[in-house]
Amino acid sequence: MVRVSKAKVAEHRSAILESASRLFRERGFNDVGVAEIMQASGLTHGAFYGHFRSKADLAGAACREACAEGVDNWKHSGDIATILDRYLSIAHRDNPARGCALGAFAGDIARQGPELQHDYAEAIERFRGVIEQHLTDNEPEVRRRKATTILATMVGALTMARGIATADPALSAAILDDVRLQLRACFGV
Amino acid sequence: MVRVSKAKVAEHRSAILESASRLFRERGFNDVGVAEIMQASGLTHGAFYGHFRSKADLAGAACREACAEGVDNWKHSGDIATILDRYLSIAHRDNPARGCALGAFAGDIARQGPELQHDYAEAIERFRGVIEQHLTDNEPEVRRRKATTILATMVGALTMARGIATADPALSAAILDDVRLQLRACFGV
DNA sequence: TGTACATCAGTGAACGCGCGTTCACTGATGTAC
DNA sequence: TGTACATCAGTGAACGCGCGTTCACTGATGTAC
Repeated sequence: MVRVSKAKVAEHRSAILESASRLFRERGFNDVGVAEIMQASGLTHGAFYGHFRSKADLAGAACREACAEGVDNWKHSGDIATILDRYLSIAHRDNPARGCALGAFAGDIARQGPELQHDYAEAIERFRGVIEQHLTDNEPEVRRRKATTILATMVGALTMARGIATADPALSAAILDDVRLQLRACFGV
Repeated sequence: MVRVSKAKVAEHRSAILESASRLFRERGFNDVGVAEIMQASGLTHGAFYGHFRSKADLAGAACREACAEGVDNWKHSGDIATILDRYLSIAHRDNPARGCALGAFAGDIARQGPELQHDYAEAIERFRGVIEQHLTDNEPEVRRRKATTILATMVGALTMARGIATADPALSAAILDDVRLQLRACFGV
């Protein structure tokens, strides 16, 4: 196959972004190669550099997309209790490819460039904003502090639960359960 | 140089383990090479396979050591307020090489083998036990639940703060501060 | 509208580099007598 | 205790593989007339 219509080019770019967003969340930036992403997108790896300048360039775009998509996703999730139940579920733990980018990239982001970190920081603030809207405290500072803590707790619990899911499934599930119950108790939801 | 006394051999092995423990915590398992670890230990990379069977073997040993050393470290840290202050400090954020292995490896551990995950799970339980000892609730289940949540929150906050330390130092510091204050408020310490 | 031609997205082979791993060699250590 | 020899930790070069990146080539797309 050779030259392709402009519509197809745009489709291909989207497909690459989506594959990358999934695979990067699932296995991290380091453990996924350009060839694998291109194969998952139905193309050969040579075509990659017609769409992105480098793998790092793609990582930035994929991270940005995953972060943006993620927050929209949780914004329409109902109240805090529902967010907690979904975020701290076995299903979310076992499906990082479709899950929250803040959780999926938490460990990787420190080793990436400033642009990626900046996108990640923006995603933190937006997700915190989503949580904050459900809090009823009068002081905005208190709402921010509580929302930050809820987010940090969810990310920490999800990351730890994922880390030991294979080796110690009982402890992994117990972490999700304990944290969900305790957050509800702490914040009255 | 060639053959070396048995005492020196043991010293070299310790040096490799310590370098690996530091470098892996600082930059993850993937981004640190055997050659760099050996150089940091004052040896050439060819000597590596006299001490460990493979890089994965070293990763296991280094992770185990870092986890064990870490928990001992926090055990003698005083009350929970002191643990929180130390764990959620700028100094700890900026020095992962000497910091908590649970935080440093949080993002990497899910992609490692079952043995590593098992060691990590044990470290979680031991660190949770340290926190639990400072809680005064009567019900053991409540103490466990609270301790798990405190640990997850510390790990999540530290991981996120590290992730954006370069790109958004203000938000990074605010996360540590907010979470420290909120945890104190929630658990009365 | 139809035709001729330039453009350029994708192909697949190849390049180059880094890194984990191996190996022939060296000569001090540790041992056997 | 002293001597001769086998062992073996470390050296540094080399291997092999994977992966990011490049490139000559192809032929359908899009354009100019």
